[in-house]
Amino acid sequence: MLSLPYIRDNKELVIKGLAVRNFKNADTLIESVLESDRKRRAIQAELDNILSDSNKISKEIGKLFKSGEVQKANIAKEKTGLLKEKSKNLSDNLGEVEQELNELLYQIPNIPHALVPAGSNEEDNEIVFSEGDIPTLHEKATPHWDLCKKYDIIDFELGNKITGAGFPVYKGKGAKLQRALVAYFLDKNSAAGYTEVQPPLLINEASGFGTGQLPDKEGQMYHVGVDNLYLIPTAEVPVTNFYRDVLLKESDFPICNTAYTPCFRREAGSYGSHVRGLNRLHQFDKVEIVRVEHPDKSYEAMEGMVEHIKGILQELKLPYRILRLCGGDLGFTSALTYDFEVFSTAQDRWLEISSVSNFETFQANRLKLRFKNKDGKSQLAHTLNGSSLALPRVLAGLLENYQTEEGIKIPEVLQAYTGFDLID
RNA sequence: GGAGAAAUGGCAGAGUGGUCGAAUGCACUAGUCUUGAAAACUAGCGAGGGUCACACCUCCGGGGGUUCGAAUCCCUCUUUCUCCGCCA
Repeated sequence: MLSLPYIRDNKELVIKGLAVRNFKNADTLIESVLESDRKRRAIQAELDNILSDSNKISKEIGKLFKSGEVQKANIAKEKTGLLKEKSKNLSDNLGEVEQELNELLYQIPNIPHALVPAGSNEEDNEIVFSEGDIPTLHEKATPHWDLCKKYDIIDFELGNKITGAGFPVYKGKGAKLQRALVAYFLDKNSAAGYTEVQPPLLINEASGFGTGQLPDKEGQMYHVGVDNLYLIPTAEVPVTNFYRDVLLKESDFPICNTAYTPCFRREAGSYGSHVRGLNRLHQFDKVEIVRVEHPDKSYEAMEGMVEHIKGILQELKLPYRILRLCGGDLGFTSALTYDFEVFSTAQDRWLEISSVSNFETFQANRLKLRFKNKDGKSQLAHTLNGSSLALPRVLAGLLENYQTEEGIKIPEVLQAYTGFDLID
């Protein structure tokens, strides 16, 4: 959520930024926010004065009782009774206005970075980089869902039976390849300075709120009603929430974590080839990188994350490209996002395998994630995250691009992890 | 799951109805001393709101209540610890 002082001081910038997202009625919304804020401060000031008076009289009463002047004390008590009633009304009022203000603030997405192109949907995303050769496949090459069946490495039907659509069962070399990828990604991330962590897979409401899944987006998460907990949609949620209600020192930066977790998404999916096989799942594995940075360093850090992921894809020898998301496709909480896509030859389409975002202070504001700056003042930190990498589509890309008539080859860097070099 | 105890500033730890936003120690920051460092000494040192800046207000796990007045009393939730039970 945007911070109020920022909106107050940068009204025009905020409205302009929202326009890049095609956000409608931005100026009316911002105006109501500012109006609500004015109201809030006026009530607060009035309440503070009444409480101040009341505090003073209470102290008097204490003194009077001590010196035995009971009558005078009782007269003073009557005064505070009146003040009490007033302050009760005012604080109720304040509560209402604060809630109203918050509800308005929740509606405002993050302000896009200057690099974000205007645009309404994915067609307007900018391709900023591409690399790797698209392989020429043999004549009988097929999409991964057929390969999974042929080599019996991923069983979608068994998953249907056990749970439902979108919950595949990995078998034999498929399971081993999956485990190899997780280990390989974690090792790469560790080598790049990320601290490996294993967070809980269920989160409470406060955590969901901290990273912006709540309120409003609870439909995307599985909810365990009896305990009021949510299954994580990404490791970003628990790991970023490590730093909820935290006041850092400048010397704590940079903070770099990496976590492997299963991810759970309800997202009511459509049907058809776009969501077939591994393309979209309710449960999937992902290795995430999460950073907390000084605001002056966060874009440098983001650049580093992008380079890091490029390195992994180069080692895997997968053809990929990088997109800069346009305003219309940018996530609610993000200021700048780069998507990585791998080309799947057998499906003849690009598959999103990573998304690297800088949230600037948008999450930090909700998280109350701050640091003491050089002036000794508390300042909001920047949060960033990215997939490094999401498993199913990387797997899909590997299976499809590495298929030969003899079987599916394993990229060299993975062979030490799998212990085999061919799935046949 | 049952019984009991507890939750206070970055940490440890006093405080059980009236100058308590809170003693003390450690940590931290600045200074003195020193060739430098350490030690010692001196000073500062929680967070949020509000203000040009003060003033002022709020916060002692969360929420609610009693009272003129709550860190302190009551209710409730959460978490932690000890003992018992169960268990990978």
